[in-house]
Amino acid sequence: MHLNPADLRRVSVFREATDEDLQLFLSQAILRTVEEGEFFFLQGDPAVFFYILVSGRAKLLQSNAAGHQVNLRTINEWQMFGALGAVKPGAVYPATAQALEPSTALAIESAFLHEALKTRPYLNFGLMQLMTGYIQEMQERYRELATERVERRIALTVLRLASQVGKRLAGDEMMIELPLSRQDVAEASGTTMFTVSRVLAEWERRGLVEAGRERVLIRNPHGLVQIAEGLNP
Amino acid sequence: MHLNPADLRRVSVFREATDEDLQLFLSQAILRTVEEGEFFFLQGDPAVFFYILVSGRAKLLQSNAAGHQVNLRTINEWQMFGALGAVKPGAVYPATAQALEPSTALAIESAFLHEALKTRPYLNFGLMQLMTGYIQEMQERYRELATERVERRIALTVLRLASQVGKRLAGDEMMIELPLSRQDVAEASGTTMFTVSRVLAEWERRGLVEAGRERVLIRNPHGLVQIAEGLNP
DNA sequence: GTTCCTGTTTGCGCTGGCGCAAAGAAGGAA
DNA sequence: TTCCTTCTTTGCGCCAGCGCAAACAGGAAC
Repeated sequence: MHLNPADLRRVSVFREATDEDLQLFLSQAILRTVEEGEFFFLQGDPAVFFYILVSGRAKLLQSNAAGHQVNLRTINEWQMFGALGAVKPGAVYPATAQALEPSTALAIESAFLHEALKTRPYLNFGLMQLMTGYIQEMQERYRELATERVERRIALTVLRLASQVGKRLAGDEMMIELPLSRQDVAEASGTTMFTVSRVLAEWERRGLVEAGRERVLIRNPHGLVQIAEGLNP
Repeated sequence: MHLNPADLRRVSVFREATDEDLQLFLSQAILRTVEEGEFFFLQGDPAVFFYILVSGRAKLLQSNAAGHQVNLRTINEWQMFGALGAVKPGAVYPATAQALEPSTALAIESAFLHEALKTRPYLNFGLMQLMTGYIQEMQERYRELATERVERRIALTVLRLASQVGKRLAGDEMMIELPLSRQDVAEASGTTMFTVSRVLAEWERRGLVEAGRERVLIRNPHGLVQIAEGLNP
């Protein structure tokens, strides 16, 4: 794989970086490729590296002692992940990063980023903006989980996932494709595979989505938004 | 109220600040006092100020369209809150801050912090450490809400609240007092007042806690930890 | 084509926890 | 002291959603 510094500018944190800085980070990077289902890192591992996804898709998940797991976030190309370790030296990853498809990522030592932060205000702001975004998303999702019913939560989740990892279908701009299994959606919305399956089946009957194997196709985003907003109970 | 710069050093973000910086921030601060139940700011307001609680207690909460609300975090003396707005100029508060008791806070313009961040790496690190802490706590709580049963969630919540706002009882170091109503605990653990009341009554029968009006006294923290860890089903 | 694997659907029964309503208790005010 | 407000408890009924089990189906490999 050929990477040039300008590619790095697609990473939100590096948007305002100088060419020299990009070159510097790239020179520190190792390319890691993992197969579908494999892990970039596990919850609890020392956070030695942070990553930038170059190709493929991955998810960040957390699991409890009983093995029950929840999806925290889906990672797309040119997104940074595992960067919390750069803030506190000696930290461990608070979540697991697993590839949803064969994926490649740049791995750079957290300590390197930590040093760089000391002299580059733009990096600080970029990273903080990322963090505030996560905080707000997690707060919202927490509230949804605590206060909304499943159907609405699933609608909110599918819409969120669509905006994060959805691909608009060539030919029809309104249709969005999601490469996610029922289980994935269940873990992202805090419910079970069975319930997701039933809800999607009902939506399919109403013509809102098309539900395939490890795939959800949104036919009518507006209808989903109505459910998400509780206008269509 | 008399405040001197050294007091500000009790704020985690200012731990490594110079005396001049503390003086500078203090000179920018306005003192705001609010009564119990009143608000420092509301969800959706422009985030013009960030706050440092000087005395009293407050909570950060979010509510949905139907008015159903969840507690995101409890704020203690010398904690900073409402600071997300300093990162993105023009942002709004993503949550509401409400006083649990008569409280006083320093209010400083977000824009001032924003400027200060550009030239003071220690502030950046401090703020980022705070943020990573929130992210991790929210991720944990989200997972708990998605995967754990109520009793366990309530135990985890009570323990978390104890570590954040609990007061050790003079005389018996093991006993911790929480000045929170059933409703508060319900909103912090994602359940209803009724369920919290029933669970606390059962714990009281077992001698784990003493439940009073707007008050929970933990008699046996270790027993609660067992429930929280699922060892005592 | 056939086989196998893995993900999905659906019927069914069950129960955890919600939420109303009404009574009870703890403070504060007067 | 009594009254009033606010918080808490508890009985009761109910149902959303869970979770098992078994059948079903899409896709890859051969």
